[in-house]
Amino acid sequence: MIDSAWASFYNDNVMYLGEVMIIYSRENEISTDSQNKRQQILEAAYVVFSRKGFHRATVDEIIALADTGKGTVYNYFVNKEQLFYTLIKERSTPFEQILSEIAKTGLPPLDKIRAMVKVFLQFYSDNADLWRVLMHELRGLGSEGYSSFSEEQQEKYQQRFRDTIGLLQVVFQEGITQGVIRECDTNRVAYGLFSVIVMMVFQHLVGDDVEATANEITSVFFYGVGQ
Amino acid sequence: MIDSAWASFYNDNVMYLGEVMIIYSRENEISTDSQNKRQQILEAAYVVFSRKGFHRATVDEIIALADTGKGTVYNYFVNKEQLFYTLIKERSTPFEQILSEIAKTGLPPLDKIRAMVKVFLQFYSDNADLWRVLMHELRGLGSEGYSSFSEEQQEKYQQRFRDTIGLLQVVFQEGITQGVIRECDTNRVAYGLFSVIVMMVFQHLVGDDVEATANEITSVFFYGVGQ
Amino acid sequence: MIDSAWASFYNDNVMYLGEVMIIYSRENEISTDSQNKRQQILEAAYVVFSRKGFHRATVDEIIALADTGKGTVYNYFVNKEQLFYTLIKERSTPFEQILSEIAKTGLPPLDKIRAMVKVFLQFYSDNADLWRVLMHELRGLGSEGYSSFSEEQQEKYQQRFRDTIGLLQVVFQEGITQGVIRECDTNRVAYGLFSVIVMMVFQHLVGDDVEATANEITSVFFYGVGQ
Amino acid sequence: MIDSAWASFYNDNVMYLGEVMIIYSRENEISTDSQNKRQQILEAAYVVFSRKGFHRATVDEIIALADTGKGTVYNYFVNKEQLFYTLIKERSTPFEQILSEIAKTGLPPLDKIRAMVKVFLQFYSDNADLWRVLMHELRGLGSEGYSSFSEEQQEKYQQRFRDTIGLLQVVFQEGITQGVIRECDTNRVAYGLFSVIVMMVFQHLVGDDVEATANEITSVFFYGVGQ
DNA sequence: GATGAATGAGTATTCATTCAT
DNA sequence: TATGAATGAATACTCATTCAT
Repeated sequence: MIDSAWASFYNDNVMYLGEVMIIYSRENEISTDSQNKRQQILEAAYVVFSRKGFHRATVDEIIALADTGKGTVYNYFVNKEQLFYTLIKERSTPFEQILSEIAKTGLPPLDKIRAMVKVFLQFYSDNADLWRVLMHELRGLGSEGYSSFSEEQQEKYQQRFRDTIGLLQVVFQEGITQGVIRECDTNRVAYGLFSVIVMMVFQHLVGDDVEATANEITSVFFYGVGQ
Repeated sequence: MIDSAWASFYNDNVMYLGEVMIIYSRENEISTDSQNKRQQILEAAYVVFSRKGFHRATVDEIIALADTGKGTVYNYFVNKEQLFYTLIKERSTPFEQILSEIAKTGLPPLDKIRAMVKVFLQFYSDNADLWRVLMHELRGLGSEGYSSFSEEQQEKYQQRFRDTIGLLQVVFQEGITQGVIRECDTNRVAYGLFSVIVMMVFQHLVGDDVEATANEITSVFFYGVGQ
Repeated sequence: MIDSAWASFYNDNVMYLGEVMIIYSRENEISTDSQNKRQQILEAAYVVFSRKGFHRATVDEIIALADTGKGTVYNYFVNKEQLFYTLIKERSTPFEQILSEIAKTGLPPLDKIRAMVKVFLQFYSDNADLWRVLMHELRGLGSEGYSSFSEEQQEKYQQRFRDTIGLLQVVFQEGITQGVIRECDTNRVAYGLFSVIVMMVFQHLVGDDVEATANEITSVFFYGVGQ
Repeated sequence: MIDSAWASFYNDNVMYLGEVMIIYSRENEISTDSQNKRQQILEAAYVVFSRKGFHRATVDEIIALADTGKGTVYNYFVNKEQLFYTLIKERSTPFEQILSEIAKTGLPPLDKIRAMVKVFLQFYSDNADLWRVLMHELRGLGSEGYSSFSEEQQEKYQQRFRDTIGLLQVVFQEGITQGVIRECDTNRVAYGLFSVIVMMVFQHLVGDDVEATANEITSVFFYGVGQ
């Protein structure tokens, strides 16, 4: 069975797509001693932001957890906002890299989508709390702005999302070209698929078997729920 | 054509589903003189909350627009949070009523779903700004809480959403029973459909012809994008 | 003797120039009950600013002395800077009015200057502490700005000083026209006279007899220290 | 003409008063290699303090300009305050020496004053920015202290000013004794003259021809503006 | 019922100084 | 000597809510 053949494996640095091994590097992987405090702060920030959200997370709480002085935070990060952004960037970069790798393989479009959905589910499940916070802040898109983030920063995040969803869209287009997907508005479909993934994660509807959930989502998108 | 037969019409108080007219009442519809101030406040609050979000909307701005005193707000509403809730409740009640009415009709499940999707799209499009704000605040679900809302209040909102999505789920179940929809996790599917609707609205992917968009969404859900 | 004829009297509201009585009004003179807190804050601010300077004066200290809440300060004044400005404005307005009145009288230029110098000495002696603070902040004139004040606010203050010194200049010009003062750069002379007045006050070189000091300063300016 | 005979010349190390050449030494003039960093820091500090004032000048900015490490600053100077003081002291010492030399010459008092006024004007014009900053900080004299300087440090500066102005006072007294200046409060007159000099410099009222301005100031002080 | 003056809790950021290497 | 990572004290301002009139 093709489906079962996809015994892929995912961790922070390597991902197997069948026999194809995709390796990706992480920024700041090597923590020199001088980067010690920086890492402590990032880890503490991850915890506090995840728990409290951006606005209600206080720098005081972060430094208490990081066991560092307040000034140290500002030696490494220009402000609270950029500290949060660093957290997001460092985590999403390898994720975006994998998605991009998958999109570039020669796999059939349906298999690509299935693989990508799985990566999405896995990544958002792993980082649910922090991404929930991020999306919370990004809801202000287009409105006069009720986010805690600056306009420029928001735009950066939005662009990351657009790029990521764009990867899905390209594969859908590929499917149409190859005749395995019917003519449709690929932008809408990509956003639709993305929204379902996010909803499954945030509503805790992803089972322990991520692959099964990915297959189900993909299946509904391809074949519908109709009999 | 059955589809084209669905020339439904929607306004604040009446909705036509083909020939069936569904009438629903609104709370506080009759503004006695003494309810005058209350209405002015609600209307001003709608504008300010929609524009600024919950956190950044100030009571000062609301009373300036409502042309009333600050104390008056607290005569009618226990606090800013409950003022917001009242706004949501008054607007969603008729909407939920219509959905409920549709669910109760004897229409085939697929037609029900299609009609419901259309009502969803129409309602969220009409109230996009305020509901964006609401959903912004509800992202905190489950976490220690980074919402501006109290736990209790959040639960109330969540319950409304669950009930509404539950209506979709029931119809999916109906479809399975009637053999027009294949076996699936109706809860997941209902949430999936809901998430797509919301995403389309908030990403401005709903065209001028709401019915067409509703049909497209429904179509993908039933028949998939596969060839 | 003309000099001794100048038995002028100065208090907050009335000034006698020989037989001529000059009356001037003060803003906010009538403290209604509702202006009570405002006055308390202004009085406390006067004390704290005089004692600590602008930068080192804290709002906390002001409210402690005014026996009021922090928010109340911000109900009456947009910020600390504008609170300070209000203090200066309310005090300098009557002072500037008197100077202006003197400049408009038909007195001989030398007598005008003498009278004005006296008013200057009296006013700056009465308000030495606060004006020392003001001038402290204004020293940044022209430089990239090391004042605590905003550019706009600084310009307002500077303009007040320029206008005031301008009154002296006009009288000097008058004296030249009338042939009692020799041709000279009236701008420089006016600034020179002003600087001497300020220096006398801030170095505590003004004796108890303000009139005598005024006469001495005027005398040196008119006749020099030469034998 | 005696006046025109005073073709004095002023630079950092030598000053000519007519035929009399006054030479003065500078501290730390010889920069050994080990004094290299110290000089770099002083020069950078001069620039930054002049531009930003004492409070807004940061050690970070100074070390960036001096191309040195932060700790190095504290190897040579106990703190920011003493760094500033060193700057002032090194620059004012030769200036005070010249004034002192002039005061000691056998010139007539009026000529001495005229020469001293010129030196004052020249020196403060050359160092306007830094001295503006110094005087900015010294305004706190006598008050609880709103200066960035410590009480002790302020007293040191004040003493320098007092000593310098004292030189003027001595010459005035000399003039009185010699009968060329009328009886007057020499302390007040010296401070008055000093204040005029400073005001002229800071208000940019000193023309290109410093000597002419010096003559004009002296002239007004001796003969008055009266006709 | 309507009003609005009074209140105070809550928080990000800067920068001089230290001290281990 | 030279360095620079780590530190923490210090402070203005907003805005929902109350309550006396």
